[in-house]
Amino acid sequence: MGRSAEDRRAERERQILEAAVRAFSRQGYHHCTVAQVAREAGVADGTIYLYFRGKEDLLVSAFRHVMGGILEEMDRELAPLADPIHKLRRLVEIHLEVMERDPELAAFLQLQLRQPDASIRTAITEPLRAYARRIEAVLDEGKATGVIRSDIPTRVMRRALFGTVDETVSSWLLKDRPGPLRPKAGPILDLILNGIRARGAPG
Amino acid sequence: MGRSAEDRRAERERQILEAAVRAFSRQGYHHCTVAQVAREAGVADGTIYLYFRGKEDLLVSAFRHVMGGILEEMDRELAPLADPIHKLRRLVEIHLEVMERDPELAAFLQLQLRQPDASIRTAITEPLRAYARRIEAVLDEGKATGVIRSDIPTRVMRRALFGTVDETVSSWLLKDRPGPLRPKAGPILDLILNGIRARGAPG
Amino acid sequence: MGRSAEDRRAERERQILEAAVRAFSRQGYHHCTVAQVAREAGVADGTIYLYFRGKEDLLVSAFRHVMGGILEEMDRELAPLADPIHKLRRLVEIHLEVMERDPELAAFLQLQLRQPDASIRTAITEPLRAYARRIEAVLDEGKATGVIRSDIPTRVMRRALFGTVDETVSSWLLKDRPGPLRPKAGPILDLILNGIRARGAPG
Amino acid sequence: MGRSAEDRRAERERQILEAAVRAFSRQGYHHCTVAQVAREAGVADGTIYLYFRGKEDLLVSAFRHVMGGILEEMDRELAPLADPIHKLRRLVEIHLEVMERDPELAAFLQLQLRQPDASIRTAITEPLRAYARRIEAVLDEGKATGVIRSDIPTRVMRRALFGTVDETVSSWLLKDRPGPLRPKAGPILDLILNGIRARGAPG
DNA sequence: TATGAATGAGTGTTCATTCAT
DNA sequence: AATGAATGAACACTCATTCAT
Repeated sequence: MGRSAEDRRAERERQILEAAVRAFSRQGYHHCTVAQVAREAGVADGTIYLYFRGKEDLLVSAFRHVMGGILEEMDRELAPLADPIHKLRRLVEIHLEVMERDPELAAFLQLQLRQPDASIRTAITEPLRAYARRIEAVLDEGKATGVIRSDIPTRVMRRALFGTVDETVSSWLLKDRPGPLRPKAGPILDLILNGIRARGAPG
Repeated sequence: MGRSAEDRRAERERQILEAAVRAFSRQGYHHCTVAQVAREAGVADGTIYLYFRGKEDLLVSAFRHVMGGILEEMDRELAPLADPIHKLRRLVEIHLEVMERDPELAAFLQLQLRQPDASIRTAITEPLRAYARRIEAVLDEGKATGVIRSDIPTRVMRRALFGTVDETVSSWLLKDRPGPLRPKAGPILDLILNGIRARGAPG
Repeated sequence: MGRSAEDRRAERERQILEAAVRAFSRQGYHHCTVAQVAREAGVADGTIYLYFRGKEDLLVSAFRHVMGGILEEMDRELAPLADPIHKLRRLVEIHLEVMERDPELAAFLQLQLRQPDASIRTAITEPLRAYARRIEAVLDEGKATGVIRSDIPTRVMRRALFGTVDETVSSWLLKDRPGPLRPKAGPILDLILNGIRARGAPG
Repeated sequence: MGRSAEDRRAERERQILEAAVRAFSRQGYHHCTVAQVAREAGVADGTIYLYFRGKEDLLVSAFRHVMGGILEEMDRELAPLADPIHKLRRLVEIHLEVMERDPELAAFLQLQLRQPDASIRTAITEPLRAYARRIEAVLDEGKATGVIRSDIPTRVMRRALFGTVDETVSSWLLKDRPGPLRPKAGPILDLILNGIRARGAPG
């Protein structure tokens, strides 16, 4: 069974990555030692280095691992939906659900990952772009269908949508998760779709 | 001349804080040593500790200093405006202008300040709240005047506005400041005010 | 076939030892990992420990292996010679030839082996003594024959001869092997035999 | 007193260098930790790095420091001597005296310094060259005066002289310093000057 | 006030060695 | 016999902070 060795390796890798997410979100990336991640994963310090190049690679890999899961879930959930507006709504809901479901993952994505180190930001860019592309695809679909305005660049819309959701999650986290997060999807969508201007008010 | 001594102290403090903003934004908070801030400020390492409790206090104080200036500018600029919509527009414009005007300050506020350390986040909360209050005050004014919808909580609107602007600045910074930033105020306002839904499309 | 197993073991051992000489001379003993020796030998890391007690034993065994070969060659070459002076000359020539012939072996013997660790020096002593005895035997033979002075202790002579050759090889190696080494045997012998004092000069 | 600060720095540097010589010669360079050098010097670990770039720089600097002292002593002692042969004798005597006088320094120079690391060897080259130049100057003087043979290259002579003395000291050290070292100067000089060939023996 | 030399706790990473398979 | 994944002790170096001057 040649597969067995590969499987064991992948399993071990996952085990370490998930320990890293937990440890980083609890201690904070910079204040978390590699030894703490190892302990959390139940392996020796040196073992980490058999799977990852170093602490930074651990952070970046953990991000990719987590984002991979989220994007997969999104693709699976959005595929059956026809209406771009529905897709948009579901996308926001999933984003909020994921964060609400796993607070440590939320803290990891929302706080620990915002490292100003250039190399980290660079490494993180790609999976973030993948998420951005998902959002923009839905928006473009909406433009094509005629349900979304065509006179605002898609990128601007995407930034507004993502920025709004992101800020919402941040606030929720910093207030120590007061109540459920998912219900906020409704108002957010309403706002993004219809704007904040009162109907009948002047331009 | 009791004032003179106080003035000298305040002056020294400002000198160090502004050196800190430059040094932190260049090197990154965690990779920047206190010695580097001292050198940038033209003082000895030990002198820093006559004005600040430590490195973290330096970061937090620098933020307060910078935010103080920005809020002051906003208050001064918004005061003469009557229309809440105009105020909103000017607020976004000032936010973008400040970032565009001083790239080091932008990097500081946008990247270096996003430290996941709990104590830092806590210390930073207050000035951020002050900014949030400014935004919400304008929104509430608009609700009162009838130009802003009343059926969406003000906090939700504030998060959308701030999140959108914040995400816009982040993207701009990470793309190494491609072109001017201020013109993005128009589309952002349009979007936030009117939403992305095509007119005449179903709810 | 009991021999076959023993032979295979000896063969494996030799294979590892020669890989060790190459790896150590290239990377330097301290900077060379056991894993690198294993890779060079084409065996797994753990296999090394089936043949040697550890890294240090590997170094010492490699030295013994190499010195064994050299001493064997010397014995074979010197045996047929009658004149002690001729033997001395051949001995120096062989020393220089061996170094010239195999640069990796030279680097190993001349540089990597000079480890200051007490245990290594102790372990290395014995084969070095064997070499010293070869030299002293020839010198004593010369004294007996009357071609070598008897008023200088043999040990002193041996140290002068070995020290001179050793220093010559060291210089040559550190200058990255500029030209052939063997021709230096002539002047060395001349000097050791006749001294540097000008003939007819006062004592 | 502006000198005072510089003096204190030089003093501190010397204090650390001499601690390094002691610690390295006792533990062996690779088995000696920077912390041990610091303790030996009576300073904190970090202090070492205010004076030296790192452990390797410490080794190299210690060598330069020690060699500087020895060369100074040699120059002072050889200057008044007129006869090149006397100079040669004195040179060998000083070499042996220095080693005998300070066994830790001897172990340092003779064992610890023979590190195969390329960067160390390179850094050590220069002071060694200075010593070589001293020896060759005396030999050339002897050639000019006519007391030293002219038909053997000076470099060959220098290598023989240095190699012989070096090997003598090494043997003495490895035998744990059996008796005085300086008396060995006589036989060594005799051998180098007059050779080992019995008078009247055929070429 | 200001200095900057000195401190020493803290940590990412390596690698010789072991042992279950 | 052979493997190579796992171990964990060991260590050079950094840097926030202090304090004698």
